[in-house]
Amino acid sequence: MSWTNERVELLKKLWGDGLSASQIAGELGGVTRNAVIGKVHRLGLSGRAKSSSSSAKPRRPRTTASPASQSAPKRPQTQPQTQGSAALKMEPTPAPVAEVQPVAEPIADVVPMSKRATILTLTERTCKWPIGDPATDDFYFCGQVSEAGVPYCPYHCKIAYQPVADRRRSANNKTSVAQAS
DNA sequence: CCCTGATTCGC
DNA sequence: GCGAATCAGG
Repeated sequence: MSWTNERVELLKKLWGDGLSASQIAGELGGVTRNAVIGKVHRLGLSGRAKSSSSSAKPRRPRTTASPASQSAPKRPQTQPQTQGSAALKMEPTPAPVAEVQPVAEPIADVVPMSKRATILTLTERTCKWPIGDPATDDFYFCGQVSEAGVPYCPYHCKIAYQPVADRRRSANNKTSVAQAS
């Protein structure tokens, strides 16, 4: 996957927000944390050297011939992107639904244009459910703000949504985010 | 061990 | 420019 403007912007924002490289990688999907860090440096916004104790590290010669048996756990992108038809027409700010049913649907058409969010307008409390393909310009976030102050919205149930913090732990085993029962 | 970011360097 | 491999450190 390439670094599109959208992805770079998201990278900048998340990095600026203090998220870790692995978390950002998880958000972006399709990239490893190394890729994220590498990009961050190339963009010149690293500036995060905490214990920069000795910045001089004797790099050891790297011969491409390292891994004879190396499995590259590439993490394919796993952003939930449901689409379909649907029947979900709730008001913009509905009362909190106690038990949200796993909806599996129509996200794309559901979010009103005026409520959509870009990476630049997301906050801690907005629903960050990604909609569309991050690799294209047809991409935005749900952006709904719940009454409870949690990043869930009526459109994307909390069962399916996992906060970033929880998500990164399972980055490896990579179960689909939307698969919780 | 887990994680973090930093760096190098083959591609 | 990209990112795996690697390092140094918490």
